[in-house]
Amino acid sequence: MGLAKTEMFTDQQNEISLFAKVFGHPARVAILQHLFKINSCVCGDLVNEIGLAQPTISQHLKELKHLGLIKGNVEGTSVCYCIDAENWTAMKTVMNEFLNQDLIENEDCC
Amino acid sequence: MGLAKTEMFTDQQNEISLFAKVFGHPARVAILQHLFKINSCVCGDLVNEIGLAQPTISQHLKELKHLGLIKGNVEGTSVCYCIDAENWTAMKTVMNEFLNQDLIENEDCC
DNA sequence: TTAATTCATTGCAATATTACAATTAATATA
DNA sequence: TATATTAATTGTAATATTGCAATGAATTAA
Repeated sequence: MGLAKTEMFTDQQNEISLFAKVFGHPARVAILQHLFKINSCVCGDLVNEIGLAQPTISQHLKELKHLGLIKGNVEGTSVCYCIDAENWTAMKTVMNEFLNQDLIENEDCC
Repeated sequence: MGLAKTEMFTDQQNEISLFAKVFGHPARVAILQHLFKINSCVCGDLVNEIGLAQPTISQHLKELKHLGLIKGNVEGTSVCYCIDAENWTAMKTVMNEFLNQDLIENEDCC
């Protein structure tokens, strides 16, 4: 198969898994960390920065943009990228709610 | 290819992506949420709870166990599962550091 | 001992992901 | 206009993931 049966899960569960999936590749983690570090728009030096081929980086950027986590604006022949602050914050809320679930210590039940 | 070039990324970036990847399927999110909700060991009713076939659930459990996020103990013919609190906390630290990066508002640079 | 129960493992088919060469599209520069 | 630059798109090969039927392993119950 290779495709998840999303219809048997809640919207929240599917949303969490979609966000997590996009973080599930180190290149996309690296791209996001770089955008945070620079803290301004990056105009296309990501290929040198990351070390993968240009089409590969372009594809990862597309996935990040598709989920709304980054924005890309054309500037002449190059394209500038930056974090979409609003959507990043919204994503954080969803992920934190999942990650920070309370675990009442339970004497290691089993 | 289908395989990530992990050697070009930092250990931290690879670790983040491994944790994220395991959350990148709604069934694994649902399993973890159920373990948190029950807040004690679950002895094999996950197949009914989630709605996927038994071998499928077993496989997802294996991945969660492999990363250390859950523990499984044999009890007779059944197996009890619960969250591994210590490892979950360690994972949270790694993920929160990534997700909660500071973004200095930047007048939407581009 | 035999049958039932529970869960892991194996094997397989369908689909997804990753990476990149080649190409295209768009703009900028000589 | 012709060439260079930058990045997206297309096509393709290699590998990974998902899901389940069939089977196996271990324990329990009859």
